[in-house]
Formats: sequence, C-alpha cells, structure tokens
Amino acid sequence: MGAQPSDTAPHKNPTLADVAAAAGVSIATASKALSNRYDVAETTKVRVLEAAEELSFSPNLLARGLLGGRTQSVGIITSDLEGRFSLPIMMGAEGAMAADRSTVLLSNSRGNPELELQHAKALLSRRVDGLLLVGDTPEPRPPLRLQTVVPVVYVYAPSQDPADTSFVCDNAASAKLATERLIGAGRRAIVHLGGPAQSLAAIDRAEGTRLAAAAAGLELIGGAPAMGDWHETWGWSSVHRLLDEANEFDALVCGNDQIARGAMDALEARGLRVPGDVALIGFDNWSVLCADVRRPFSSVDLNLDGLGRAAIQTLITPGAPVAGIHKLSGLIVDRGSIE
Amino acid sequence: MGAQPSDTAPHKNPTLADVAAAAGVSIATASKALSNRYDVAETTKVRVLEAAEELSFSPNLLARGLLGGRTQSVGIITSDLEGRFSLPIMMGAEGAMAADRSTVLLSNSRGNPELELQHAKALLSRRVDGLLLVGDTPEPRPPLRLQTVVPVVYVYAPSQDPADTSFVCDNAASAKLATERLIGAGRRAIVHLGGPAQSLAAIDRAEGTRLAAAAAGLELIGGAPAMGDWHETWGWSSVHRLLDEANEFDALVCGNDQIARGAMDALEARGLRVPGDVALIGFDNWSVLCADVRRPFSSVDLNLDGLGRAAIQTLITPGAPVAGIHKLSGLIVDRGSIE
DNA sequence: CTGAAAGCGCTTACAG
DNA sequence: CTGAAAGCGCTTACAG
Repeated sequence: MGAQPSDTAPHKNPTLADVAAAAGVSIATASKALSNRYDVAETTKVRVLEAAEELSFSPNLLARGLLGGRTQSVGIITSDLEGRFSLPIMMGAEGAMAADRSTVLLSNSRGNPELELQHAKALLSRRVDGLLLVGDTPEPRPPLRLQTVVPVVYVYAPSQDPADTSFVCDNAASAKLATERLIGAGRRAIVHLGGPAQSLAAIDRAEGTRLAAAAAGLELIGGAPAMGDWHETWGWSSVHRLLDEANEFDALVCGNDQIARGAMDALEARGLRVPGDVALIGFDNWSVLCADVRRPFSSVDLNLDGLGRAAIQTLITPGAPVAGIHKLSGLIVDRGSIE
Repeated sequence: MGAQPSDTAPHKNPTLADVAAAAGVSIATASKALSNRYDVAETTKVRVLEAAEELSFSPNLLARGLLGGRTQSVGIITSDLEGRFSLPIMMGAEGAMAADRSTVLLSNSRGNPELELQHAKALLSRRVDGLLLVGDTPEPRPPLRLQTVVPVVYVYAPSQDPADTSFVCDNAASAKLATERLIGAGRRAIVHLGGPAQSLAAIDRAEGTRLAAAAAGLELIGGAPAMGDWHETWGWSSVHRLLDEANEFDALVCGNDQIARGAMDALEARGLRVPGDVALIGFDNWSVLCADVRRPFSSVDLNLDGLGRAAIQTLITPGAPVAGIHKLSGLIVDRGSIE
C-alpha cells in the first residue's frame, strides 16, 4: 500500500502516469523509454515497456498533438456522392497515409461550397497537417475561401488559382496513348465516341484522340469526334448509325466504359467481331463494365489511386507544395479488344 | 504599446489567449463568451466574438478533447477495397456524423485482421468516441481482439460474439419482399438465379425467394434456387439453358444485378420481352447496371446508407449499444421490369 | 541515466 | 458578470 500503482478507474484509458507508476519511474523517463529517442537504461526501458503492455497503454495523441508539432493527420473533403472517382483517390490517399502511420479525417461536401468551407474549418480545428480537396469533375473550381496555416492540395478538380497546387488526370494524354496503341496495331479508320460536348473530360479525351490520329496523318471517321453523352445508349445507337450509314471503320475509342459497353453490344448485335472487325477501347477501367463481364474489353485506367498517393505525398512532405496543375497520365489495361 | 494584442507569429493559429487579448478580457471570459453556455455580459460577448472573427480564430479541438470529454469523432475501419458496399455505408455514416458536427477518421484494413487491429489502436490513440468496423461480406467475423473503453459496432459483417453489436442487411427478408412483389403481380413460375452456393448472401437471398414462393403455395422452377456465381455470364447462360430445356417461367429473381444484367441480355437475344413475357428483378440496385443502361430493370436496394446511419446513431448515442445482430431490410426500386 | 518543471490550448469549478 | 488557478496527458529542455 502507499506507493502502489493506483487502481485505474474502471472505464478510463490508462495514462503515462499510470505506466510510470507501475514501472516505478518518473513520467519523463517513461515518456523517453516509450519514445525510444533518448538515452534510457536498458533495464528501465524494459520495465516501462512491460508496464505499458500490461496496462494496454495507448498514448493520447491529442496531448501529443497539442504540443505544437504535427498531428500526423490530413483532412480529405470529397465532393463526390457516388464515389465513382473519389473512392479510388481516397483509397490511394489513405494507403499513402497509413504507410506513414498517419490518419485520414474524412468529410463529404456533397458538392456544396458552403458545406465544404464548414468542413474545412472543422478539420482545421482538429489541427490536421493538410487538406485534400477531392472534386468529381475535371473542371477548374474556385479556390477554398479560407486562410490556412497548413497546405491545401486539390485533386481531380483543379483550383482556378494557379498559385494553388492541384493534381489532375491528363485526359488528353491518356486518350492519345490509347489511340496511338490502336494505330500501332494497324488501325486506320478510327471513330471517337465521346461524352457530352460541354464536359471538359469528354473534350480532352476527344482532342487527345484527334491529335494522335493527326500525328499519324489520319483524320477521324466522321471528320471529328462524335460527342453525345456518357451512357450505354449513346454507344449502342452510334454504332448502329455508323453501320447504317455504311461508314467504314476499324477502331472505336470510347469516351468512357459505358459508351464502350453499348458499342460492344451493338457490334455483337450486328455480327461484327472485336477485335477482328473492329478494335475497341474504353475509358475509366471500371471493372463492372469492362472486366467482370461476358465480353471484357480494354480500357484506359486513369490511375486515380496513384493520383491520391501523389497528392498525399506532396501534402505531407515538409515545405510548401509546388504550385500549379500537375497532370498524371493513365495507362492502358489490355483485355484483348485491341488486337 | 505594452498592452497591445501581441503580433501573432506569421504561420501559427491564433489561440484563445490571442482572442482574449484582442477583446481585452481574460481567457476564461473569452472561453465562456465563445461557448455560449455561461452568463457573460452582452457587450463583452460581442467584443469577444468580433475579436475571434477578426483573427479567424479556430478553437483547437485537440485541447478540448484533452479535457477528458468526448472528441466528437468516430473511427471507421473498412475492409473493402472495392468500396462496392462499404462506400454507401461510409457515406451514410459520415452524413449522420456531420449532422452532429462530428468527424469521421477513416482507415482501410484491406481485409487484413492484423492491420485492422493496428488501425483500431491508432484510432483509439486519437481518442475517438467509438469504432465502426465495416465488413464486405455478410459472413460473421471474429470480434476485434482489443479491450476498448469506447463502444464498437460491426456493420455488414456481424461479429461472431453475440455480446457485440452488429448491423447487417436482411438478405432473406429482402428477397422475400421481391418475390412477394412478383407473386402479387401475378407471376407463378419463378426462377431464382443465385450467386455462389458457399456465399451466405447468396444463400439467404435464395432462401428468401424460396420461402416467399412456398408461402404462396408455389415451388420454384427447377425445384430449388439455381446457384452459380455473381457474374453476368451466369445469368446469360442460365437463361439460355432454361429456354433450351423448354422450361416455362414467367419471373426471374436474380441474386445480384450482374446476374440480372446477363439474364436481361439473354432474354433480349432470345426475343423475349421484359416484363411482358418474363418479369425480372435484380439485387443491389447498382445504377451502372440497372438504371444507367439501355434497358433499366427493377432491383432490391439494400439501403446501405441507412445501415451506416443506423450504426452511427447507435454508436454516438450515450450508453452501451444494444447487443446482438440488428437486421435491416431492403426496399424495391421499381423500373418497370416487374409489371 | 533520471526527474522536476514548464508548457501546449483549452474548460471548469471556485472566488470575488 | 469576471478572472485566477488548476488540470487534461503528454514532451522537452534543463539540472542533477
């Protein structure tokens, strides 16, 4: 009795003081033994470690964070309800963080700038070391209207302010890559079935296709990319139209996998073989459409996971992030629909 | 000079002391004015509020959390890489949290129990008020091997320990609902195209279908649910087989939307109309398969968002959560493929 | 190698 | 209505 370790109250986390008492050392020494960054006698260190283990000691990171240093956490605000694009980005980011023993604080702004601002403030109140703003379209967005002492990085949707740091997909370069691949496989009569003419992603992908064709001295069938919408039906009806109008074509670059899927179905319905008669490539590499299906097809993977990782790297690396828009190119996942 | 508000260092968050100094009051009074929970003179309150606004004061929640109360945050550990099921659950959870001015700390265990444990400890070190463990299959899982002072709730994959609290989808009840709907629409010759015979989700969905049919005095075509896998090809080939073997059927209950999609395609290929000749319903309500397509079809929505909300409610409600497995039923989203 | 003390930024009894 | 003081759980110079 007397100098005994105090009985910890039933539902309370043990503190460093409890560990120190159990090990018969001062709090300072216990702290040093645990941190492994100061000279502590080996036997003392062992005693402290055992005591900590015994008590299931879990250091209070709030206290540590309060000491002024970094909290080893970043806040991610996603604007995407569907998660179609943001999920892989988030997972990449989380993976990069976890490898660093850091944590992600997640919020969903639901595309609402007011809510985004509110969440940003809340995350900053928790003293995150940085903020990742994940958009759901490639259109540049207004910057966060908030002074922050920690860095902010925009992902997928870049900030309109060139002084900010943004990471985005290079849709044009990726489409070029896909088209070059088709041309490399001997295709000459290429059609681009694009998304909506107002969508920047659709425009960039169409332009990338056109540029790659032009570089090979080719003009797209129809004279220009055919812009429509993002749905299967557009791919389906476009192929029927092309065939009905007796267009000759041997390759289809589709603006996304849904269009590609519609096109695949139409080609099958008309008795054409892929890639025998027509080569085809989609965009987004969404497995439910291009991999996990009756007739898999090749697709451009935008490497969203890598985008998230890259953004986090930049965010948690000490020093101000490099300003400007960083574009990351995708890569082709081949499933035999090209050649 | 002298009693002037100190010039805040360039890259540092203002503290309550800064606000108090700017407003010419003590820290205690500034705190009370901001918290709005104590008697403070109206004019004083206004001065403090203005000072806080002026300095863009953002209270340090780490400090507040350190005072021993709750941190207004929960940790979510998801085991699902794909996010197919966990994303809607997470979004539901996040929504329920945000409405409460709380924050989500997110980790991904990638289905690895060791990593899960590690992440749980890390989150607990950040003193979250509770832990949500989101699985990716309905199979019961071993409980987290960790003593926690805060509540733990399992979602989607229940804990094997009945003393734990779990929230899961009621696959059987949902399949019953779907089948009853078909029967209500006058269908009598029902086929169930199920997932893998080893999958609990597939088994429950099949059993729910069988029970609903039996309750109406019907036996499933083929005598029992047909179990296969989760892919389109299985739906596609099953329908061809049924027709080749001259089975008579007027309704298809599919174990998921991919099977349903394959079945839809086969029915079309064989010249049958939906729902004219055959009614069809899928499972999961995955819009890329059942809504956003050439021929939309009805599907069971498992209300994963609601599952996430319910779990969070339980988690953040003071008092120990009710032990046991709470089952939530889905609902039918009709797109005209039933009648 | 060890420990007493100050301090991170707040909140909350407790006096006045 | 206001403020001085203690304290939440840690870390880090600073003495010894």
